[in-house]
Amino acid sequence: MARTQGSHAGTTGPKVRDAALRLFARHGFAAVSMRQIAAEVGVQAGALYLYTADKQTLLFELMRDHLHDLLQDWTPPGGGPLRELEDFARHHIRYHLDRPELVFIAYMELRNLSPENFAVIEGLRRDYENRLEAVLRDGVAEGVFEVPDPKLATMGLISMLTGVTTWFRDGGRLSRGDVETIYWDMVRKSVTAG
Amino acid sequence: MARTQGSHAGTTGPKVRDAALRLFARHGFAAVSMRQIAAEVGVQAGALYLYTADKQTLLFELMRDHLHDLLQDWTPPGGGPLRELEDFARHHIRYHLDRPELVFIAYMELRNLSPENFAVIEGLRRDYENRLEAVLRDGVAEGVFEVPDPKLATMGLISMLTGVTTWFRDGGRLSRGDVETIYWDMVRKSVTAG
DNA sequence: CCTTGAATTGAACGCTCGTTCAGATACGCT
DNA sequence: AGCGTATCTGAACGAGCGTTCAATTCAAGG
Repeated sequence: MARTQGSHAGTTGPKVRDAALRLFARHGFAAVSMRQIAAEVGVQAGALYLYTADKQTLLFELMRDHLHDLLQDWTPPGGGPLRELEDFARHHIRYHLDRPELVFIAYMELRNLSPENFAVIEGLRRDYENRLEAVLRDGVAEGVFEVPDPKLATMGLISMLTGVTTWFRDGGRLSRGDVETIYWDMVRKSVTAG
Repeated sequence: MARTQGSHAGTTGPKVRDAALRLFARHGFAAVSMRQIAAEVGVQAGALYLYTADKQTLLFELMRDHLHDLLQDWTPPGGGPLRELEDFARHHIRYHLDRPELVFIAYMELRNLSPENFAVIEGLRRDYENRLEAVLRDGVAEGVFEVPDPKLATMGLISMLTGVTTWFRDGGRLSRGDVETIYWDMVRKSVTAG
């Protein structure tokens, strides 16, 4: 039997996954060949098919497992909407800064998914958005937040927070903690009365 | 002489540009062949080279002209930082909602640019960011804004505002004007005292 | 109708692509 | 040592890639 490398939650072996992750993030799914991935693993192209069904599945499993992990990373901690929103914002930033390559792929390669795979990924993403939206709605109901449209605010906040991956670099002017705190401050002000 | 189609600011004819724009936005630069672009124009592949130097140039000119237009679309209108920030936010949203395909390409295809072309595009993008940053710095200097790090705030706001293209659809629950106003409200609150 | 030059075709070049598979190799066990 | 199985190679398949260019078609002016 092949496929003995095991994997996170799919059928693709971890060595192949990691190589694909690096290359897809750097050059893009469509620009990376199976032969390049094989070379990165240190194997001939044919051997990849012992560890993954095909190229499309490789991409899908990277994205699916990423979103699965993201959803597992955060559940509402209680303590009121304000505290939950801060927790969400800080977790989101941490999680995304820890996995810039996966984040990049999950945003950029959506259109390279087959329709069925796309539907799955889109659903997972919506689940995540809905969690933030629920926090915002709770806050509005409790009078803590002043948000005319929670769905729009959700999209705006997630865009803002996720954008951190496009410019943040370790060792720069600001630490991760600085960034977390400053972003949280902007988030808080943007959804409370002003 | 060929290349008689003329063009916006480059050497590529408009029919070819528009076809490439549509296809690159839908399927991605690397996944679209010159033959597909030619078919969209209604011509054989060889004829494309009368209207563009090569595929890389096609992508570069789309992005360069897009950013050039974006920079021309807005200059500080005066009237104080708050008024300027509102003007910026509204222009940014309008401009991006009017050109979702170009915006998409300009964000997604950066890594498919040659190093020299990438440097040009990155410079134009930084010029745009610097304009917003200048407004924020002015506002801090005048005591209108409360922003601990104008550069970070710039990146956060642009991410948030640009993200509108990922979910907004005409004919949906909110009009463009609604979206503009709600986003502006979030932007304003996030950079003023709270 | 004929000429002239621009516009376009269609074939070709050398190359890479994802995927398959028969055969070779390496490894664990007795 | 020898067997059985897991792992991997290397060649092959048909297809598509960006780009070039000789040859052809087209449009307009005389």
